[in-house]
Amino acid sequence: MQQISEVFRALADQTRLRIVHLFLHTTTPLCVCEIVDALQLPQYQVSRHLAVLKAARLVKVERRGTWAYYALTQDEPLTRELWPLMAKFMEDPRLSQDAANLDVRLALRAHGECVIGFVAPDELNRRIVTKSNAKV
Amino acid sequence: MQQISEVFRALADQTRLRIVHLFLHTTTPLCVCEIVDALQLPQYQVSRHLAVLKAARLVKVERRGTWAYYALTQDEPLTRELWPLMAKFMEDPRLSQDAANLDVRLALRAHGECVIGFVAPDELNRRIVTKSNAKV
DNA sequence: TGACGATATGCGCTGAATAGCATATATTGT
DNA sequence: ACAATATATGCTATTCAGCGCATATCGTCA
Repeated sequence: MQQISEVFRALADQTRLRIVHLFLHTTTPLCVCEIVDALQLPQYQVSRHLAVLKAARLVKVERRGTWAYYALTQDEPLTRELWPLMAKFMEDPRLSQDAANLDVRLALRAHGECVIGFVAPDELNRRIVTKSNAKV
Repeated sequence: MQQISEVFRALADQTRLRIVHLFLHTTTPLCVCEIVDALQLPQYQVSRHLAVLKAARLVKVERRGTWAYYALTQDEPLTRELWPLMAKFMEDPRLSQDAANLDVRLALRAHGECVIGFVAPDELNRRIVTKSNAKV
């Protein structure tokens, strides 16, 4: 029961649900700064919430240099059934906005890797434009 | 997202998980006093926790006279998938004990209805013996 | 080595949730 | 109508989780 209890307590928070939704939206691991930009939350908050999810074994981390890539735990029986269920029933304008933000941010990756740190919202948009111009 | 969030918050409590487990253990609706006896908790606590589960639309009530019979919500898409998942992953000595207590208590029903109120643990056992003697 | 950037964490504060106790409400039966 | 019983709820104290701020840690690069 300790496991189930821990899992539900970890998911009983709107911010953490938003984080989980980001993972469900993309299949690729996300680094902390990408989540920060997508949710527009302070870095320490995202770190803390990720720590809670990690303690509940809902996510795992892989460090690559300074960056920490988080991803949903897929190899446990419970989570394997839980994620599809959640993906099915999570729907909300706010979550869609988060996902859209994440897509913008992920477009700035190079060779599938995160290469920039935190970016302010307007600065983020400016970079998008610059990048698309560069392509032309 | 409001629905999922509310559901997880309602399930983020060990006592409420124990209550849900009782429902998963038996398919019959349970009245409050039966839950009280099974979990060995004060009546007001059980009432409160049931109210939280009800607010999250996880259980529904049916009153029959003085008794209130609670049952898991089965007719919503989310819960229809959630209960099997939980039944699969809830396992714990404490939960087994709860279920055993409930079985003892349910044996005291008459015609499938709850006919007694709260019973102290030792008194409960005495009644069991009396009842089985009566059968012989 | 030293500066810098990405991430994690110690600490105090505040708000929410729970326990505990008493009591209210409602229904049954006399 | 009154007493008894099952259930719900108002109120307070306390515990706990999340926020905000500052700072620590860790890896990278010059």
